[in-house]
Amino acid sequence: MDGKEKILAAARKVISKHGSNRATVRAIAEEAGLSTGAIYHYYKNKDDILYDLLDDSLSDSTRIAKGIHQQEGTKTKIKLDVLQKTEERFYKEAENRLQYHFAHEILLGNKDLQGKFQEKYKEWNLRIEEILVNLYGLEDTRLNKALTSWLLGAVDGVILQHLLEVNETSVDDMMEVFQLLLDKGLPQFVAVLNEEE
Amino acid sequence: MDGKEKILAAARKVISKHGSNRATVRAIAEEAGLSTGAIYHYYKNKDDILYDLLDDSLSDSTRIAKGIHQQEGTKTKIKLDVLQKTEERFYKEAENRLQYHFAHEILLGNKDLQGKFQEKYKEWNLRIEEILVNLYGLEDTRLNKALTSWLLGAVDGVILQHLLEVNETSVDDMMEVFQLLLDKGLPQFVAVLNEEE
Amino acid sequence: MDGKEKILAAARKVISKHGSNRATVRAIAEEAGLSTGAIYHYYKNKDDILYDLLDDSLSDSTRIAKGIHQQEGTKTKIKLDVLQKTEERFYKEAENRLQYHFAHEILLGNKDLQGKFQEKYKEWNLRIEEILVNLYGLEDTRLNKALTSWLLGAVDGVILQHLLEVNETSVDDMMEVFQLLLDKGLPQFVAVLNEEE
Amino acid sequence: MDGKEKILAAARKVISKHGSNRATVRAIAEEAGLSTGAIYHYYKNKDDILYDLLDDSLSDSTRIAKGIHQQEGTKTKIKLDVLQKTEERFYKEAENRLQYHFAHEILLGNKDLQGKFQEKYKEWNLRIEEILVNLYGLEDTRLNKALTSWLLGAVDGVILQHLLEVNETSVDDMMEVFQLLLDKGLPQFVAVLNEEE
DNA sequence: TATGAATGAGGTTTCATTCAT
DNA sequence: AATGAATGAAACCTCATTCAT
Repeated sequence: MDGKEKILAAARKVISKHGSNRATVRAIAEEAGLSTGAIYHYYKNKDDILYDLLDDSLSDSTRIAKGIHQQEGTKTKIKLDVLQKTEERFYKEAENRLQYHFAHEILLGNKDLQGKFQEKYKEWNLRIEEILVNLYGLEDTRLNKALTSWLLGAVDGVILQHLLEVNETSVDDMMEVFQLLLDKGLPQFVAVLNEEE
Repeated sequence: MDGKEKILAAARKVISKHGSNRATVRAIAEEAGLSTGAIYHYYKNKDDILYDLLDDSLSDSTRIAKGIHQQEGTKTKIKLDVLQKTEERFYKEAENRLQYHFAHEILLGNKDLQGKFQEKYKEWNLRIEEILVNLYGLEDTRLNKALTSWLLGAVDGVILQHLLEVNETSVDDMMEVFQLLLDKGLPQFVAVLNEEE
Repeated sequence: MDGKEKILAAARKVISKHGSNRATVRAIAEEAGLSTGAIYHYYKNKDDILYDLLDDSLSDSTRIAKGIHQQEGTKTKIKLDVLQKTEERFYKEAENRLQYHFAHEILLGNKDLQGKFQEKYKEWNLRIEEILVNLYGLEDTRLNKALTSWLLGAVDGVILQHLLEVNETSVDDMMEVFQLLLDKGLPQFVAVLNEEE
Repeated sequence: MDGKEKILAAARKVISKHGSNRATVRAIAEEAGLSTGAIYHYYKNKDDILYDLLDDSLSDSTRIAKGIHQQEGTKTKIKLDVLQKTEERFYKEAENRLQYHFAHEILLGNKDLQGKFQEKYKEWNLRIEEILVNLYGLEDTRLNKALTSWLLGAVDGVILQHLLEVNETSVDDMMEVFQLLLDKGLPQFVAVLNEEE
């Protein structure tokens, strides 16, 4: 593991352990077994570390999204895959924390990050749309993007509830409703949308 | 406008303009036309200002939630009300930013705040459940709380997308899908849930 | 009780309760049931309050010292009186704290206070000398002032030990040794001093 | 001289020049030729600097106390040693100021410091007792600790008088009386105590 | 007399970043 | 490559004092 990787791993660990506010350069350096000065041999500044971290995290998500699509299976298999990947997200605390750390950064005015997020959201929406087309025959309606945004938002919102520990419902119950949505809710709702046009 | 109100207004303004990290005591004081010392005449410390802000914001939300329920109208009227309140949330930037600021604080380990959020989420879930019962005849199923959590999460997640400016879909389109959900999606999905038991 | 008295009483209470560091003008004002502004009608500044307080405290001590001397009694009676007044000092926590508060102020460079303390120490040394003359026939030796300073210092030092709670010995034991000093130690030691000349 | 030592030396200097209240981090940093931030490279916070200073000062005192005892000399030599160390204490202004600074801190409620002082006082009392046993044949009486506390208190009290500059008597005169006490006062007074039992 | 809002200097602390070694 | 001492700006907070009312 070379310098940059070591630093990224350390940053990930520090953020998921102590939150992004405690992710000082010094803390990252210590976790990486380096001096603070050494950090600056690999990265121009702290933000660059976080950018790299985000890139990793985002390309991870994209890989998953792509993974779902590339599965050439029956509809049942795809649905199972979606279910599984979604459930896994509940348990990826480090990644989730990281994601919300970056969201926070954007809220503070970081335009670079915002650009990256915009791209990624566009891509995720696209993936979800493809899945909806494959699974439920969603047509090319005016409201496609709104639907995928709601679905994406729902997962994000619910993940946040779990991170914050403000949702008393078990992950199992949450997933059961999600499965019902995939099995019985969405087929009908996609039909509604298709008719609208 | 007395001291505390002036400070709260200034804090709200600073947060919605520059984000919560730039909401320093100095910045708030300047915005309020006060010296930093004067702030401490009214508030013991910075956190107390933000807590007050949160309380305002949360009790606002609760007031809205209660407002919807207490409307003794036809189902159509209740639905209209829900739609309107939801749409309004998209435009309350200061409040929304504040909410995510506090979410961030909780992720950093603030247990007090977590307690407040837990309470509020419980209450909101209850309100949503009541509405679902009234509008769609939702019965007392095992998965009620999971459903309301998903709905609450969806709105939160979508609001975050708009704050982050990562959602290219217009608020109008988002609301149109939401209306379809209320009109045609939820009636059917609630029926699915009722049958499950 | 007029303004100044009320303020002095409040200051005394605050200092003995929370120590001199917490004796802020605001705290004193609150304890006195006044606003901070009102304090400045009675006193030019905070130091003046403390000066007055010191004057009170010092004249108290002096009154005691004088009281001992003015007692026209047998030597036994005077000794009993000295013993009693000394023992009482152990229990006057507020006054003792106050005294050490002012000592601290002097160490910080307050020259006015120093002048007052110098005067008082001179006076106390004089009183002690008178008592030694009366009780033990101390003559006018070159070392009289050194002896009285040691005696005065011993009491001050031991009082401080008790304030700090670093002296495990009971007040009773301390007083028993003090009594032995008065009864058997000093008569002989004064004789030693008288012979030295 | 490394960082910590430089800082401790600076702190000692600032305290003896301007008193403990003016011993701000800024002042210490300036005296040490450092920026304020640099201080925190070596010490977690200001208190830790002062604790280190106290430890130094206390272990110094203890070393002296032990030094006296370990001298295997004639009684005359031990007495000379005690006299010399005591006289030296009069001139260690920085250490003395420091001691009273910490006493003040204890009066403000610092329990940690109190614990350290309690330990040290216990130890010093023990040393003094040993010396009294060696020099004057003090037996194991009930009042031993009271006697040592008085002696310790006397020195502390007299040192304070000199710090406060309220004692007009010269150090020479004070020491002369102290010598008489060691030579003629204590032998007789210890005999009194031994008989008491 | 009395209030209490307001000031402003100065306190401790944090931390990204630089730089001599 | 690497160290870690050092910087300096900026954060929160305290408090004696002033002043319009």
